[in-house]
Amino acid sequence: MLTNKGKYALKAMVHLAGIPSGEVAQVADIAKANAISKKFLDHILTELRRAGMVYSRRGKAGGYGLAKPAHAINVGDIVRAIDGPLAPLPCASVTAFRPCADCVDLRTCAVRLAMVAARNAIASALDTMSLADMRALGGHDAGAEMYHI
Amino acid sequence: MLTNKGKYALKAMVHLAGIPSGEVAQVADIAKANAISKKFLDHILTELRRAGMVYSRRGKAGGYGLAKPAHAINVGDIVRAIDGPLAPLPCASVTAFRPCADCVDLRTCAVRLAMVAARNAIASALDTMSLADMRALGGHDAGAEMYHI
DNA sequence: ATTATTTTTATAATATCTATCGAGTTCGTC
DNA sequence: GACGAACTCGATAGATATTATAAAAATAAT
Repeated sequence: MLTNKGKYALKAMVHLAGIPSGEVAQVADIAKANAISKKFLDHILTELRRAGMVYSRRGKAGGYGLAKPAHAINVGDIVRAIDGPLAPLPCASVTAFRPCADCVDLRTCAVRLAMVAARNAIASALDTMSLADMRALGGHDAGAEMYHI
Repeated sequence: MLTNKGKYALKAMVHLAGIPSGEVAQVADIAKANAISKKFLDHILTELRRAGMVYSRRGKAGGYGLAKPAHAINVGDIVRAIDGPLAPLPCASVTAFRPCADCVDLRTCAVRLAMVAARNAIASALDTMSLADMRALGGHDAGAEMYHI
């Protein structure tokens, strides 16, 4: 289950994908446009910056912008940065594997193998979707995305 | 993310799938075999019974058994019974849809549409997997499952 | 240089959920 | 009726999520 934090992070990233490259958007504007508590969004954007997904400019005309082009950022990594691994169980994670204390044999644990299947399904959905793809789902036509072959 | 409760429920169901049809297993035995707190498992099995996934017998030779054959129970429904909908967001759920308070337009919300894609990926993995399938993943060969065509 | 604006950082309060435990009750079998 | 097991209800500590408060640092405009 995605937390509100993760949901807000995705909404903020979609918002940032909608502004011209090189410019920045201010937290207050992003918060108002998406009905998010500004203070909470402060926290979230700080984490996204530490994860290298956005950059910030301080001062009067400051704000946040995408660290990379929207088509070079994939949705799975945004979720991982804020809400942790995609896998339903740590023992089924590829990027953050951790065995269960109550597991006798990793290789024969039926529950784990089922969750590995679930993790692979989620990852194949979210790791093949770029931020630009996600934004396009909503029907927003950015100029850049029109040139896909 | 699956909770421990959900994980234990799956383990208990796999355990019950391993006993002969018509017989029952006692909570204490299931708990010991899977390193689960008995009291916690009491609670979980009560919920599984209320969801119609297992039946119980009281008294001296009491215990729990599967309410239906293992191949007629699918993993997705077990998870739903204990941990709620599979979708990462309520607004992306098919079985328990609920709109977000902060959503302006459901049809154009990019985050929601991305999560619908994720939900469909999870559902297609877990709703096509039966309890018997999951148990077979662990390498347990039950007689009944050998007759699949 | 000063000021206003904005990010940044740290702290903390609140609420909610998770996991577990305890004690007593009900039911079915011997 | 006595026993053993499931059943119910309540309580609680711990973790997580969410929001709020306040001070500090950096930058652009004046």
